[in-house]
Amino acid sequence: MAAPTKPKPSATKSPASPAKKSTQSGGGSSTPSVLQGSTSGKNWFEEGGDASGWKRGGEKWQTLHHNGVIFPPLYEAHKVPLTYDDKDILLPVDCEEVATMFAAMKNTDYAKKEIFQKNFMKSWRRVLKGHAETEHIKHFNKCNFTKMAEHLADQAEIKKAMTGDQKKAAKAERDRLEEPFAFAVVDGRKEKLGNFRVEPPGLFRGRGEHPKMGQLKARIFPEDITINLSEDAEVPQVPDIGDGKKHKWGEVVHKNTVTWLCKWKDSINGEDKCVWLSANSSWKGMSDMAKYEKARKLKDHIAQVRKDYAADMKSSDVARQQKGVTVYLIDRLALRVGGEKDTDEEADTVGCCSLRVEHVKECATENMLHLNFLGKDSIEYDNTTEVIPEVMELIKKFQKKKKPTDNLFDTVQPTVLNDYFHTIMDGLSAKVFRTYNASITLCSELAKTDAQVSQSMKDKKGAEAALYEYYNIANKNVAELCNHQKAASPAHDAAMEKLREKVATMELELKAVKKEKNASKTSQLEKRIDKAKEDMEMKDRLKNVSLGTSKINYNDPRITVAWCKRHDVPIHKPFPKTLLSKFSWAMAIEPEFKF
DNA sequence: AGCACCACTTAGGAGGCAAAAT
DNA sequence: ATTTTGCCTCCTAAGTGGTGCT
Repeated sequence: MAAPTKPKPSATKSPASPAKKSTQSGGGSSTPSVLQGSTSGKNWFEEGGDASGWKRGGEKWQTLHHNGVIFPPLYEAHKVPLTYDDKDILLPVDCEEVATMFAAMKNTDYAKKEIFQKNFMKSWRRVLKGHAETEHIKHFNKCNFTKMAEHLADQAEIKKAMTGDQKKAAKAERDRLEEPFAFAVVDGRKEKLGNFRVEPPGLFRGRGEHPKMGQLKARIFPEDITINLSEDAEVPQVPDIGDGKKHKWGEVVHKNTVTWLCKWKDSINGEDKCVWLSANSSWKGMSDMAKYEKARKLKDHIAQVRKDYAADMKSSDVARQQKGVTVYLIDRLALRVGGEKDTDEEADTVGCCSLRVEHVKECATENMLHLNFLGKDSIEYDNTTEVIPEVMELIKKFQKKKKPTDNLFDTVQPTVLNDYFHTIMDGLSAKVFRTYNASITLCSELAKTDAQVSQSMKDKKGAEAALYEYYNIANKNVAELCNHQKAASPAHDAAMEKLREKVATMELELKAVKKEKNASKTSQLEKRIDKAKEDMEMKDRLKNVSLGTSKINYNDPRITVAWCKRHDVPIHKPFPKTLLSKFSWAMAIEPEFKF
C-alpha cells in the first residue's frame, strides 16, 4: 500500500534538519498535537488511531518547518510591438507585460467579451498612463495584438520542438531547484506541499459572467507574504526575485491552530491565498476521514431530520415552512446551501437558500418540479424531479406576489439551517448532506451489483472489465446527483459518428453471415454489436459528466476499497496513483464495510 | 443580529504525457 | 510510425461554515 508520505532517500537536507530535536522529544511539549505519538514512523491511521482528534481551531502541530514559497520570474521584454491605430509602437516593459497577457488570451472566449475587454483596458490604462509615449493608447478597438500573439505562438512552437529527452532534462532541473520548497517538516514528519508557487500576475479569468474578468491580478512580492512556522524554525531566506532589490517577508507568525504555511492577499477579491499541504498529507487525510465519519453519523439522525421537515411544512408559520422546504431540497436533491452573493463583485450563481422565483417551475405532470439555475462555477443545474405534494404547494405559495428575481425563500439563510442542524447532531451542517447522499448512493448502487455480479460474472473472461463498468455506472449516478459536469470534448461528436459507422459496418457483416447460416459466427457478431452499442451510449451519456469530483471529494473511499476486495478488482482501477496515496488511510478496511 | 474575517473544502479547465488506435 | 484519445497533474477560482466583534 502506498504510504501517504514516502521519504525520498535522495532528499536534500533542508528543510529536514531543523526538525530533529522535536522528533527526539516526541513533540517536545506537554500539550499534544493531533499527531503526537506518530514519531514511530507509522502513519496516523496505522496506530489504531482515527481522526477524532481533528478539530477546527484545535492544535495542529508542535513544530513546523518549511522553506516558504517560490516566486514567478520577473517579466522579460520581447520587444515585439503593439499595433495601435495601424502604427507599430514599442511599449515600455511594464506596458508590454500587460499587453502580452492579453495577446496570450486573444483567441479565447474570454477576450471576446465586452466586460473582459473593458476591465482589461482599465487595468492596462493605469500602466499606460505612467508613460508619456503610451498615454494616448486609450481605445481597445484601435489595439491590434497580432504581432505579439504571433511571437507567443513562435515561442510555443520552439518549446514544442524540444525532444523528449530535452523536455525531461528541463523538468528534472526544475524539480531539483524546487525540491527544497516541495516539502515541509511537521512534528518531525516530512510532508509534501500541495502548492508552493506564488501565483503569477495575469488577467483574471472568472467563471461564468464574472464582473471582474479581465482585471489585472497583481504581482505578489515577499512583502505581501505571511509565513507561518514554529518559533524554533529558521525563517526561510527571502529569495532573490531578480529585481536587484532587498526584500523582506510581510510577516512571520507562529499559529499552530491552523494548517497553512504561507498566505497572501489576492488583489482581485482581497481574499487569502494559502499554501497548504498536499492531499496525501496527514492533515488532509485526518480531515477527510473525519468528514466521512461525520457523514456516516448522519444516518442515525436522518429520520429525525425528515420528520422535522414534514412537520415544518405542516406548520402555519411561513419561516418554518420555508425552512422545511429548503431542508427537503438539500436532503433529497443534494443542493448546496447557497449563501448570499454580491453580484457587483461576483458571478450571479445560487444555491438552495438563494434560489429565486425564476429558477423553479411547476411542470404539467403532477408533482414534477423543474429547477434551472446556475450553481457553483456557473454550472447549470437543470433537473425535473418528483417532489412530495406539500413541497409543490408551498413553493407555489412562496412564489405568489413576487417578481421572478425575488428570493423564493426570503426567510431562510444558511445560518438558519445550520443552527437547526447543530441541534440535530454535533458538527452537522448543510454540506454534510451532500457527502452523505453521495456516499450512501455509491454504497447502495454497488451493493445492488453485488448479487448480479457474483452470479453472472465470476470466472468469466472479461469479468474484471465488466465489473469495473458497474463501478463506473455507480460513480456516474453519484456525479449526476451532485451535478458534477465537464465540458464535452470538442472531438466528441466526430468520435460518436465514427463509432456509429463502425456499428453500421458490423451490421452489414451480420447480414452476410446470417445468409451463410453460420450460427456461431452470427451470435458472436451480435454480441459484439450489442457491446459496441452499449459502449456508445455510455460514452455519450458521460460526455459532460465529471466522475472525478465525486471520487475525490464525496465518495467515502472505504466503500470503493471494500467493493474492490469483495470482487477482486485491483484497487488501482478506480484509484490511480495519486488517489491511492490520498486515500491510504482507507486501504485496510474490511470487505464487508458499509457506509 | 449582522457582518467581516478567516480557514478550509470543493470545483472545472488547461496542458502535458502516455497509452491506444490506426 | 503517427495520430488520437484519455488520463493525470497543476492551477486557481468558488464555494461552505465557524468565530468573534459591534
